Amino acid sequence: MQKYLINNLEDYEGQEVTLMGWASNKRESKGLVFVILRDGSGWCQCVVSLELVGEALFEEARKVTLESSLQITGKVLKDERQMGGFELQASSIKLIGESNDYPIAKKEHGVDFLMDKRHLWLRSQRQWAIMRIRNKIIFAIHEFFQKEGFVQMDAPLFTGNACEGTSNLFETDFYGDPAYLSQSGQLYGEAMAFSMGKIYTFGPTFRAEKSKTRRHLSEFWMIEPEMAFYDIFENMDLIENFLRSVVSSVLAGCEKELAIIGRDTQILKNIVKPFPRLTYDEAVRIIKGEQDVNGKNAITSLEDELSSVKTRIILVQTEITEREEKIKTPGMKKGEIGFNQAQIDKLKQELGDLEENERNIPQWLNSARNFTYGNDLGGSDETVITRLFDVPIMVYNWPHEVKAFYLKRDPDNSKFARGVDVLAPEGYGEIVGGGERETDEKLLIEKINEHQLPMEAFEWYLDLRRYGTVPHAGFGLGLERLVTWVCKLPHVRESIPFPRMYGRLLP
RNA sequence: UCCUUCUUAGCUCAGCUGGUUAGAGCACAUGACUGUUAAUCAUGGGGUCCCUGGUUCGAGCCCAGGAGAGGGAGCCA
Repeated sequence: MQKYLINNLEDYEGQEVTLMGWASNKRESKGLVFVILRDGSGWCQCVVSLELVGEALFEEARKVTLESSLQITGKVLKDERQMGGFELQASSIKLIGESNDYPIAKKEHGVDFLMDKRHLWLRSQRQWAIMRIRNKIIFAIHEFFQKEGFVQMDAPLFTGNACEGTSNLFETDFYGDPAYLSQSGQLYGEAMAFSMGKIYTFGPTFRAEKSKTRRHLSEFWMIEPEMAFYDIFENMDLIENFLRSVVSSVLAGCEKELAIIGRDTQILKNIVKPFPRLTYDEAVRIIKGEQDVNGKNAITSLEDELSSVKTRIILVQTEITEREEKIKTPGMKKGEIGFNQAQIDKLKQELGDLEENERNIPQWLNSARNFTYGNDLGGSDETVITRLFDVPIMVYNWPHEVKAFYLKRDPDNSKFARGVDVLAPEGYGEIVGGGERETDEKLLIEKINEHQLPMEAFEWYLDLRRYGTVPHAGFGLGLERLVTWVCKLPHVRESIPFPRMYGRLLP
């Protein structure tokens, strides 16, 4: 049997085709049933007319419920009003699988409920679009590295040693010995780069951070390229080309998906502009408001934001009260009441978010004003600084104390390590962390002791310095954080099919 | 681990200073309507007000403890 897909209906205009999928919506009036069929490739309205199909099939169509699966045969007609530009005039309809009381209604839901129904939520249009963009990003990542001559080589997921400290690790039992789920393939990447020259790993990573924020997952996918004979500056060039290439692929190949989620693509298009490179010292001055960027000051723009949030809160509250009064007026049509109630729901949602901001911004302001030189940037500091830019920025040369033991000490100033973080614009913050690796065995041993890591677990790693060490560098990209920024999602949990996070193991 | 907001019908939410039998919209069921776009209209069924204890003549509302969720800090991709 020939398989037809909704996304290429245009090839069959005027012809009879059979579509198979699920009913994502149904409306009926006398003699007509409208079924919105989705088949994974797209959405298409199918019109079942009593006149054309007869009594029996029409009854079948009337029995269609949300998300029941169907096979519909009919003629493809052009119809400008429809989403894909086409609709199907049904000649026959067959129910494949019933669906009773589908829990996800045609209206807004809360997060907790949707997360509990994640297996069904994935069917909705917005989630469909996000997952398609995720897929495109993954494909573009492979495409970029393969074209650049990298070889994909994966690191193990069971590890005996912690690469960046022992906390935040998931412990498991490995034939009676404790083993940890990998939180980075970094060290193995270095070994593989010394075999292959340029490699990248692509796999899951596990971090037992008890974080409940919009940017944390316990299980996420990381891409970690590692290159022999690269210094930090060549590394930054690569990161920039890489992100530019991936985002450009999404812009070129996911126009429809970006439109569905309502992503304003202007900022994504800025990806062609050079990424500003700031040293840690510059970044700190900007965060503390001592240095302006593009005519904007971190502190004052945050203060402005706070006052506009406060103004908006008052406006929203007034509108809610007005609409609530309006609903109470007697004789109002049911439809108008419904409309107003929907508006009130939306406004309340916005009010909740605004109040959240009203609570958080003063804390962020406080932490920016009192930032202590020498500390790592916190989540709020990243937000504060990235709001001033419309392209990703790179912050490099960090105080060596706050960075991982394997980062190379800056030869020009031993206070600094040659690490680099890439922060996504629009307040998204860190999406990439990387740097040039330490090649000096003595300095590494010093650092391992300083961090109180078990030396014997790193003997193999030190071998890489003993047998033909070379300058090398690499970075790690959090796939979900990139997806979240590209789609401008409010939370990482929508960027992965089944998120695993603190307090969430099902479904 | 800490700070903060929240938990009322299947879902999203009202519920005034503590006062009769807890409400609306959506969803669902039945009916009306020949082009609907979250269709509309009419009718109907649907409740352990998160749990435990307390105050009170009386608790969805007040108090204490607990559970769960959202957001944030720390940590991080």
